[in-house]
Amino acid sequence: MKFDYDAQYFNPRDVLECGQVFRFYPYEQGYRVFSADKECYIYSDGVKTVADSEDGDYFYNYFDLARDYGKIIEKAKEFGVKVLDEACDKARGLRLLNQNEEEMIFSFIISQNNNIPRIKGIISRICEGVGQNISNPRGDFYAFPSASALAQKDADYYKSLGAGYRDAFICQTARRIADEGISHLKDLSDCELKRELLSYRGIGPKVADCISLFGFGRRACFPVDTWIEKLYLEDFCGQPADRQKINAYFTHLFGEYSGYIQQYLFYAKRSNL
DNA sequence: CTCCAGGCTTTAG
DNA sequence: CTAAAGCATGGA
Repeated sequence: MKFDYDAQYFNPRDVLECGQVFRFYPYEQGYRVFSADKECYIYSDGVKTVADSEDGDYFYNYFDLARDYGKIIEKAKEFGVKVLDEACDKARGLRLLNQNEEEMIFSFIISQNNNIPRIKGIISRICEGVGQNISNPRGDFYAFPSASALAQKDADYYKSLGAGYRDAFICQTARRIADEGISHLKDLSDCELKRELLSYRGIGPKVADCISLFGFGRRACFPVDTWIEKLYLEDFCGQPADRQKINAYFTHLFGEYSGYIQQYLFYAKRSNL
């Protein structure tokens, strides 16, 4: 199945390179993107962005295409914050993805105190080593492994894939999710979800916010990492403060738009658009 | 060589 | 309670 969308609010580069997703690579005229056990090819001519996948419905939701990002940018600009205005203009084609919950949990456990290229490498090796091989006309690929598959390996295995000290976090969280599942998390309030996520090994406040935002669609979350901390100091005239307080400042300021705005700001700051 | 990356857990005060 | 040390790895 193939569908297209106004490229102004769906730019493959903005959507993929903004740091919310780790499984994609340049392919022909655009990118191949992977989520759970599914694959999609997206490319753009600057007017229309085309998505081609055997799981069209899944990726229609994945790319959040039912939502009007023109309106979101309009709302973002109503806050009258100059850096934000500029970020929205430069990253106009960005969209927040609706990603797989478990994949987000393990991906962002791996992301802590780490850089994006290395995160992508570790995740890629985990998929190759533990994930199921999926055949596809554009070329076979590996699915993101289930928690029970991840739980079969020990910490030394993940260290051998370059995960570093996060090896035990992956094992412990995999074992717990293999036992309990995660279906009980979906109905929790934002606050309850975060509290529950914090009880997993390797998940702290920032990682919990990323999982909530990208995996559970909780758009009122505002993850605070080193880049946002830098932004707070340099562009919001903030005084040095712990991340808890920076998070409170931004979520109170931006409310239900926090997640979108965080992503525009993060992307613009980090990639020097 | 040191510093940093989508920080968290553990320990010290 | 808050503050800081310790943690694996690879690139700048």
